[in-house]
Amino acid sequence: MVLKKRVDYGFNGFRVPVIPKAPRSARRRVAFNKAVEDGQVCAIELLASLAGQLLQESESSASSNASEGNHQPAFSQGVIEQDIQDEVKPLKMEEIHQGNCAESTFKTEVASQKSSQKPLSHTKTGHVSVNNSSDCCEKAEADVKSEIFEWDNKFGNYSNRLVETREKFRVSTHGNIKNGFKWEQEAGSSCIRGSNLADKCSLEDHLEFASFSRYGNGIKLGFRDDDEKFLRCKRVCTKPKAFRSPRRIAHRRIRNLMSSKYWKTAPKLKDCELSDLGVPRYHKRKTCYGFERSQHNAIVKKRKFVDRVSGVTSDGGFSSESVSNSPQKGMDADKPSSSAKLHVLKAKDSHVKFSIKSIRIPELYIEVPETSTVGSLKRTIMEAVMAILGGGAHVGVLLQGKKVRDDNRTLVQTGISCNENLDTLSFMLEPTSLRASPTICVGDPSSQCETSQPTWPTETPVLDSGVTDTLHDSPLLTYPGNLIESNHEPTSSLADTTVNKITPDSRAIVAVPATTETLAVVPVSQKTKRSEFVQRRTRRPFSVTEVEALVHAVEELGTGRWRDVKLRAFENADHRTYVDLKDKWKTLVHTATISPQQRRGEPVPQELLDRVLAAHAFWSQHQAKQHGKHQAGPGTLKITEASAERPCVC
DNA sequence: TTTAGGG
DNA sequence: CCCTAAA
Repeated sequence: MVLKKRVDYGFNGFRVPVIPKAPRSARRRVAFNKAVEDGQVCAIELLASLAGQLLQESESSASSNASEGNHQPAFSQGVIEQDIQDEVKPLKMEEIHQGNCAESTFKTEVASQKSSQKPLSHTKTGHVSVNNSSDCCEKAEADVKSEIFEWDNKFGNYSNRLVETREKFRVSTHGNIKNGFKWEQEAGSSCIRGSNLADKCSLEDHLEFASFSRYGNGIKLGFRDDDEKFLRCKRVCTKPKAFRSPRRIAHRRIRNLMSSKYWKTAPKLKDCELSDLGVPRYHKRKTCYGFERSQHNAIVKKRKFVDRVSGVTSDGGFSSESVSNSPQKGMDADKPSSSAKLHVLKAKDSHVKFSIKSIRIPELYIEVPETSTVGSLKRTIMEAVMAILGGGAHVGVLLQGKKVRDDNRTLVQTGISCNENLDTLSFMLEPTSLRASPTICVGDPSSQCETSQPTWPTETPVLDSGVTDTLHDSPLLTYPGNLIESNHEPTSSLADTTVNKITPDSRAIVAVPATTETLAVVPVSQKTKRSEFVQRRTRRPFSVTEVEALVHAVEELGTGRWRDVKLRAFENADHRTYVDLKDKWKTLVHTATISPQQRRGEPVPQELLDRVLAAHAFWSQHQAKQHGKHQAGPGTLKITEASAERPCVC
């Protein structure tokens, strides 16, 4: 019996499931009403619910205001509309990317230099209202705060209940916000929305860009908080539980999809060998290959690096070019002063800074025996993660849903310095080998049980073909749409689910299920090429001391007993396997043979090299003799030879 | 699992 | 260091 569990390993913590599927308006109302009824209202929930209503009201009022030439409202309107648009997207994104193998959320912070004016935040907060209650835990507190401000200014007097909740929430989040994020205003920054807007933003804006996907434009994802926040938020949010099931369901679907065997898509794979993805073999070795303790540190560092790329703040890295090409062009043009400002900023510092809050590790597919301990499960997961971070993955960049493939283009050329593009920019981790190996692999439960090997579930080739591109994310269609707790039997097919939830412009997604089925998938034997994800062990040159020990051991034991040599001289050196020792001896012999000028690395004392040659000659001869005599036992031979001909100096 | 060798 | 055929 095997316990299988797919693990979404995100450094940012857990992924919070997503939401209801009812029409937006309906969702809003339901969430709101229910919340009130239950008396268990999450602040966000209230805000969210109310937001919908407010937005609707604002929409109509704003439009009338606009016609009247009311400036302030006009601006507001813009914001609102933006919010409304965004409102829907997160959902789509979640639908699509829940489970994406590579997804990151990053944030670009932009601050205005002017803080004296009306603190109208244009933080994109629309998705709050969409996500309803379910998403509150996922919601960035920073965002929440911004939102609160917005409500303060625009609708603060709308509801007592709201105010009440708001206050509560503020208390519970404010401190954290400061600690966890850059909240203070930063000088030298410009508003990302365009210069004229810059004049109006006061608070630092936390523009949250969620990554996005190749499927959508400017789609924003919910903020992925780290564990700590998740928990903290959880206290505020009273009902996080109910939202776990969708995820599970999705997982299950995925699993079903993948579990049949190892698959590969026939069309592209004829000449490719299957790689058993992400199955580090080293961990099977007694000597702990791959990530030995010492290496752990390095890996952990990587993790930290990935996990918290800090210091973000886009302080106006917009080139005039990007500005002129932007939708805000008109606005900018009308405001010479603003343009000048941008220009100055650019001249001063045309950097684009990113704050990558977290990069999610691609989904892992882990399988361990039911009897495994939690500890071993943890280790297994850790191994997998490390294997990925240790070199098995590279970072992909997506802009407006498209993969940016040309590594040589500049950010400006690519459009990454362009503010409006930033919200469609995302980073993702993907297996390095995919580029070379267009193989789709899916873990086979039966074949992996005994090894506890973590794998990347289904990876797809990064190809130009639309089909494969689509496929790339197919395993990630962990659409957690249904809130209904499912027992264990998925009621609908993945395809159905997908199709139902996908929006028209997400064509690629819709194709997924079909593609998956259409492609001639053929089971592939597990026994094939090793995964290219397996990290090569870090090089560890032998020290003179080690060489000494090795030479000494070989002098005594000979060149055919590497295991014994290992035991005798490197017992505690886990990172030195007998194969390593054998290899080292080989190179030592070679080194001793060549001229000193040709040698590289840390010089080995000539004395040692001499001994190497002597021992090598001796044991070679010994071997020959043994071979010649053929009948003499090794033990006997060894003793006699040792006393007489051994080159050992001691 | 080890050895022995090629890559 | 890796990969593997052989033992």
